[in-house]
Amino acid sequence: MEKLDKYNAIYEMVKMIPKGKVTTYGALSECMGGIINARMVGFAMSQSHYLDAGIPAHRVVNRIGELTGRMHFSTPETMQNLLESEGLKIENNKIVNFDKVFWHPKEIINNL
DNA sequence: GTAATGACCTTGG
DNA sequence: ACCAAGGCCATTA
Repeated sequence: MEKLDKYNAIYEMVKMIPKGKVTTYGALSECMGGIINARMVGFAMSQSHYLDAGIPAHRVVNRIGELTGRMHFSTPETMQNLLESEGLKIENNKIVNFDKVFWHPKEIINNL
């Protein structure tokens, strides 16, 4: 499907996220050049686990660094557990030092 | 084809 | 800082 091509771009981008770093839906959306909006990024993530493409969706959070999509994982603890496993700190379902662990996908495009 | 929903973001009060 | 409303595009019923 051609439409999945956009999702594929998102998945590739998420896979490029370095370990211990996180990004936001809006950053990905903006990085796509507006071909897709942040809402669809989250939708794509929900389909990501269904596709089982090895996509670290736990590294994608909303603009405030809150784990909004943890309920979509196998268990609500999965997302936080994975993030903590990568050295990140979670508190009140939000990423601590979010501005420090924030990674902008544009770096990959600039490094292409 | 229309209406409703969604792992969101921005703006205004 | 928090709450409410509008906008964005795609998927689903």
